[in-house]
Amino acid sequence: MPAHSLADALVPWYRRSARDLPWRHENFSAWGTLVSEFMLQQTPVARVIPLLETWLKRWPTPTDLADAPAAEAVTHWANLGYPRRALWLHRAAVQIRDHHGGVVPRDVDDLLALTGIGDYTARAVAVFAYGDRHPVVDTNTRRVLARALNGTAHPGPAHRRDLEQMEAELPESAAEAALMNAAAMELGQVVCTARSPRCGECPVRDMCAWVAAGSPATPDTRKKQAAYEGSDRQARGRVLRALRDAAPEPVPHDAILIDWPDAGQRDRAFLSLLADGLIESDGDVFFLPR
DNA sequence: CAAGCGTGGCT
DNA sequence: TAGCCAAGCTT
Repeated sequence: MPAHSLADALVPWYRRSARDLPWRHENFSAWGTLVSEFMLQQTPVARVIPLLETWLKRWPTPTDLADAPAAEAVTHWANLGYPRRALWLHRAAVQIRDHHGGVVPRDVDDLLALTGIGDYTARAVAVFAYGDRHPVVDTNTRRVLARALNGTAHPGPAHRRDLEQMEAELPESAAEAALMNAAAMELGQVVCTARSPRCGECPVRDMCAWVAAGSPATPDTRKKQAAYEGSDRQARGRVLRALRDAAPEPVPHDAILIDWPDAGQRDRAFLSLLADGLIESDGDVFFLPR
């Protein structure tokens, strides 16, 4: 019998072929889910897995992390990238300790109120950790919906409309809906990829609007990333790495970014990191936030 | 709403 | 090789 909905095709495919990932294990905690979702924001799965293990061993509960200095969170974020996430995760842990009795909230609005949590992460926690029924929409899901339902090669800019479109595809039961959410993300990551989709392996191919239209090249509205070499981001990364490597010892201003060619950019790096709260200073030395 | 924010693997 | 890209969020 042919599948009549996206879920009819995707959920069985997911049950059959989902990868074995730590956060999909039966007894994975809500805190573990929250930490993994922070780490997975713009960082590939393969780089997250080893560090996630380190973090959860060190800080098994939100209160464990909240009780530690923010500097330790930033230090142990290591080279995951976007270190503001480490700071935000620490702040979220403090909020959970102080306002939620040390228990990761289940309510989407409560989750949205935590630092560093937006539409995606809030619903991911509510759905994957607590089994509630909400649409979970990440960049993979947006691409799957764009192709399978809208017939375009790329999704448009992220929009609240995406949540409503995914909501309409969810099965009635919360458990099946959770599988559907995970399945759409999984398909986008391993089959319906951005550059070279493997349509020959796709469980949704026979109902895909984009394939039916002849897989046309449609406009890609995503903004291109600025070059990293010589960028402000690279300068910030160098500063933070120097402080991580020395932590908890402070580092003199003159010992950081010594050979950086652009003095103005060097100043900008320190100032923006201070503004972000990722570094602090005392006289002419810098250190990670206490 | 567009811009800014890290890092490393893959093509 | 050099660019492209990755489970987003905040301002």
